[in-house]
Amino acid sequence: MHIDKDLVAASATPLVLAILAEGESYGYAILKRVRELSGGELEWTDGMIYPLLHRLPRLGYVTTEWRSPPEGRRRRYYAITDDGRAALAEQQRQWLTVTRALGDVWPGSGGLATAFGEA
Amino acid sequence: MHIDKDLVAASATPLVLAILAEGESYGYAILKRVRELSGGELEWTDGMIYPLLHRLPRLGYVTTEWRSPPEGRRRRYYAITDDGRAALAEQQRQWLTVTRALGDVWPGSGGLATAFGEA
DNA sequence: CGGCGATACCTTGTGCTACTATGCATAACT
DNA sequence: AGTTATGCATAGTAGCACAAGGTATCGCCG
Repeated sequence: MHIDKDLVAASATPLVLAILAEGESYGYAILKRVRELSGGELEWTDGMIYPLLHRLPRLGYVTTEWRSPPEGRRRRYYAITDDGRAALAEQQRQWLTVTRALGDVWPGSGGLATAFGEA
Repeated sequence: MHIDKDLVAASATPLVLAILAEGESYGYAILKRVRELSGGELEWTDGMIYPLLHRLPRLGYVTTEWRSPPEGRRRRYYAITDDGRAALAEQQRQWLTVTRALGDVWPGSGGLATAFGEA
């Protein structure tokens, strides 16, 4: 199965910000974390994630720097900022709003919105 | 406040299909129903909904016909098909998948996915 | 040492599509 | 008679996703 394009687009930024909120990370690792979180159903390619990662510093949501560890390849690490955390919280609220609206009309789902943040 | 473009795009089709699953309807009424459901936070314009409504019959998700009631303007009514209900169920599953992935990393949300369909 | 798969990052070109703006038309209210 | 609400539709552009291709290092296996 594969997830609808629009749904992938809508979840991309919040997912990455949420992963970075767990701790700083880098492109390749984020990619694998996303696969792991979705049980393999969200399959981004690296070509898809880098443009997103380049946008985040411009928006002020993350800081970034190269790291050259004693062993292994050099990596570009990203760390979330306060603005990034605020943006994450805002996106969280928007998802709640939309999810609540969907839950109200969804057939056979007794108000899924309760699960989001107000349980 | 206004909802992020990508999130609006991702929710548009499932929302309309869910509304039509409640009973047949037409463009203008669907527009108002969406505003009502979201408490005014999702503000589609009519220019945004009609291209979507035109796509649905092509996908086989709805049937459509003009109605000219004894009083009032003529309207184009849409009714969901079995294929449409199947598509709605599929989208529901995709939302659950993505919501579960988000819930797993979401800060301060103890697994929002439980709310969706598996409570 | 030779080769290959995994790790790691980046860019470009194009094809699709969403949204703004605009237009048309009728009904209802004042 | 004028204005607002109802109701449907499209065109043009501006923006973006995505596949494909490019660079480079590391570790393993024979």
